[in-house]
Amino acid sequence: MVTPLPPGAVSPAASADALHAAVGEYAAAARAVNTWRAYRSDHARFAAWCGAQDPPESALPAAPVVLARYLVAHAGARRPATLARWCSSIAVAHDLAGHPSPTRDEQVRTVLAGIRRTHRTRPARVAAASPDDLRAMMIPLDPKSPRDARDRALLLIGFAGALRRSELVALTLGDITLDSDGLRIFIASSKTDPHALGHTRGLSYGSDPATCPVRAWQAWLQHRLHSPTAQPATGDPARTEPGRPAPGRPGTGDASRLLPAAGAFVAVDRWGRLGEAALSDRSVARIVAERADAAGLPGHWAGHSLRRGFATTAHASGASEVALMRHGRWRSSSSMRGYIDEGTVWSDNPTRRLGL
DNA sequence: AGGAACCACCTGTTTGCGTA
DNA sequence: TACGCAAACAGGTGGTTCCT
Repeated sequence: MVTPLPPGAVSPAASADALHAAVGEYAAAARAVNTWRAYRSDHARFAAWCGAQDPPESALPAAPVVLARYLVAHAGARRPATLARWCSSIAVAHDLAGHPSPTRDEQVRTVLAGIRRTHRTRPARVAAASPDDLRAMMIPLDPKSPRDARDRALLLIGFAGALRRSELVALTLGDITLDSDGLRIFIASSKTDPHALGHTRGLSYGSDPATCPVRAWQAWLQHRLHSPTAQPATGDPARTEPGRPAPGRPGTGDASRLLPAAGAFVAVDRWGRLGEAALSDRSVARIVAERADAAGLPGHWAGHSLRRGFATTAHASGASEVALMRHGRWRSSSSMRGYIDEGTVWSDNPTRRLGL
């Protein structure tokens, strides 16, 4: 009897080549794709700068004085947070190559601290969505349009769940369940939960049907069940005849269309046909920005506006910081306070009690 | 400090429509 | 028939911000 291996595991009896490949795959899996991409691009930039010096300098290993000059050359033009990220990338490159990192040199640290103090910046903030904003965004939406129904559910669930756009698109149909109090949302993994322990959060019914996330989800679910699906984009031998609309597969109410692993929010083309794959996180950002623009809302709207709006609104309405942090899955209060500070300029203002 | 996500801009893909 | 255009989305890349 052979013990079955977990998915992705390599047999102890695998060849040296297979093990070598697996080592590389696991090492790559240690960090997110986005992180590796940033490291690659940062180090390439540094290497190019080193190569352009006269005489050319070594980028790996790099001398602390060279790195200090590199940072000074970009001070002011780049935000201090960006320079710090560049340093992180350079440190990782040195660590992986077995070299001591110049970023830990005292001179480099001092120079970076000086740049931070000289070029202080405040982070750019996106607009925070309020319930009134959401109501304005809902007005033009047509309940009969699958696309509008999807966007309605996406915006309201994103807001009520304080979800990041990456969390929103990672939701599957099985992650969202209905009970007597509202929707239960299972967030399988996220930025602040890298080991994927998962969290369940409850979204209660809204008092206003127009902005109720539960009703919005149910309406979108009906479209998921009954709207036609688009033909697969590639590898389809029965190509559509030119000049005629692609028929799509009719919505039959077949329960297999609603497999628990299917993405909760999928693409909808302009004929209302549903795609198979989940939306990309960038599409969420685009949807938020476009719907806010269509509603004529001022300010800079982005995917994060939903999460930020949740924090501001919930705090202003009297929710405790503990409840806020639990629901929004913040692990440090300082991050969350950054969102709510501007919203509380007048609501909890001690100058009103100064007797002036 | 380090890791992960977000954002903007650009390009590419697929499918159908309108027009010369 | 050819071509440009539009809609809806994904992918690439450089840069910035968030969170622990």
